Amino acid sequence: MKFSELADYFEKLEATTKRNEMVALLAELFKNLSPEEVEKVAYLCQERLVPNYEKIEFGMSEKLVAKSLAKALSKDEEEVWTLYKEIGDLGALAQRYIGEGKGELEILDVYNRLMEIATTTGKGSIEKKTDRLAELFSHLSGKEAKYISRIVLGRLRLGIGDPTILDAFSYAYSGDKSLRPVIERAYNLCSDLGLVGFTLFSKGLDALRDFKVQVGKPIRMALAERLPSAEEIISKIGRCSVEPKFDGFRCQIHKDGDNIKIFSRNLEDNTEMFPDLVEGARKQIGAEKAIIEGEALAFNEEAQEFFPFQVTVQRKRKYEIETVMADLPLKLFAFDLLYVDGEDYTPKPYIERREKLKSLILPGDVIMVADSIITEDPKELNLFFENAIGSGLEGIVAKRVDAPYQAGARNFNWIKLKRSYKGELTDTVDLVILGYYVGRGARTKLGIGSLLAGVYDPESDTFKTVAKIGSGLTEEEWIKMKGLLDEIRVDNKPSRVVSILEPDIWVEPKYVVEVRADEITRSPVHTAGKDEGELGYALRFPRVEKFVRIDRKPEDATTVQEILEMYNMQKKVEVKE
DNA sequence: CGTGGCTGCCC
DNA sequence: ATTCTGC
DNA sequence: GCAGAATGGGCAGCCACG
Repeated sequence: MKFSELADYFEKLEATTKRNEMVALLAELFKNLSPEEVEKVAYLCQERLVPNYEKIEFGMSEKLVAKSLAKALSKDEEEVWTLYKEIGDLGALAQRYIGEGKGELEILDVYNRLMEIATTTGKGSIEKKTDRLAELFSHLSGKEAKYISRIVLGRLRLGIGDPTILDAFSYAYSGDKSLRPVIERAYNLCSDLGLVGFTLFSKGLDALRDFKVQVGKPIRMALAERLPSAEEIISKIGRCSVEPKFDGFRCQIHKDGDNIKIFSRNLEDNTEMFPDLVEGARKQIGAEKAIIEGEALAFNEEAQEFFPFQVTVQRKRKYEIETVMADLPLKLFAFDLLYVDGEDYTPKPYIERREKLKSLILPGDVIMVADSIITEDPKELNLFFENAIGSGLEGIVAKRVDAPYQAGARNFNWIKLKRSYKGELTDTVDLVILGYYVGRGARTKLGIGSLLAGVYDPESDTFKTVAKIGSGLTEEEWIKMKGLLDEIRVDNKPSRVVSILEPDIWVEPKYVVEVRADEITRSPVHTAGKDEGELGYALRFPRVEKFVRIDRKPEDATTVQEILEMYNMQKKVEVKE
């Protein structure tokens, strides 16, 4: 199939918000493709060229796609950037300025060219990549260029994600969605949407039924939903297992004899980064073959406590692994078992997986299984939660005792309850709006995408940045907000504002919003509490809680001093036996 | 060889 | 990560 | 309730450039 025809399908998909229509359109598309084309189109729909767990990335985002468009259109980069800020979508920009074009390239030709761009590395590669993308644009119509731009940017914005494509595979194969469970299961086990599509349309449904858990191949991870209280958790799922939630990174560990692999939440192969976990898995997983999941955190031997996420995350690296490992050894809190010695454990009830996991993990100092309780009493759950946050943990995860491991799903089989969800327990802060950024995509029509906000520093009578905030307001509120801010818009940074970041629009410090956050972190970019050459402070996961506090003047906002106090109040994680 | 811009991936 | 929105 | 698309802080890696 020609890429132009695919672009026509994309255009139709973009025009509807109805899921059923999308599924029907996609199914029609898949029926018109060869199995190989289905495979490639599946990846393109994921804004990729290979499955998630393969390390081939475009390595180009808005700056470089803008640069390519500048080359293709013989315009200045600044001009393209200015247009982008107005339009909010480089794809739409491409479509507007690139002409009709012949539309003669095959999907597979385009795919191959994208692959060439993605695999260009080394000295001079930025120039080469942008040249090659510009060259590709020269063979495309505006419409095709729109979708190519968006694929490279990772913002296809068609309203189709993996689940929609899985439905569409079913619909194309059988005329309804009845095969989704079989197809989805195959996807969950192999994590390769292209392979699933290729297999279905070349070998048939039975070939997908034959897919099995393979040690060494990542399984799509189950995720947790959220609820704000113990009571709601119990009334939702009743009797449940409750365990602490640690603030590290998710690891899926595959053991096949001495061969260990470690996958991240997004199924990246991170094995090389964690020699200590690999060693721990060899020693402490008491089975020849097994797949376990857990949360890895760096441990402070000296203080006998866990490091905060900001420190733990430094272990995610390619170089100087041994050096950093010496200071930041990892511990793994194992919490689930997916496979052991020939048996797929994912369909088994949680309670059974956990019991087996406990017996599987041998004593040692790297891998452990955290204490958990089973309860149907909200008070007891709450006590466990209070205890957890008292020890400086993020919160708890409650799990349905009888639920299977639902790979790839985010549902109420697992429910997280975090410190920050409980209004009374975490402080919110009152921040002064200092400016705003124009949005991208769906936010463009609102004319505003996020806020730059700060705290007050009475010592110098200045406002210092502490967060950008892009969630918490409804579309209606965003529009209202923009209206308010445009009235106090100024051309340059007000003299009382201290900021490294440059919003698209500066405003007079006037409006105060109530902002919730999970934590305060040290920040290289925010100026609150920042001394010369030192780090400032910032909010982790900031979101607007209350639209505008008309009762507050900017000088009544939270102060730098208060932020510092809140930072110092944050408890360190104590060691647990 | 150091720095800064940009990107991808953790949360 | 959190949050909002259309179905 | 699901699925998707907006948005956040901040780390390391890669590349360009002085």
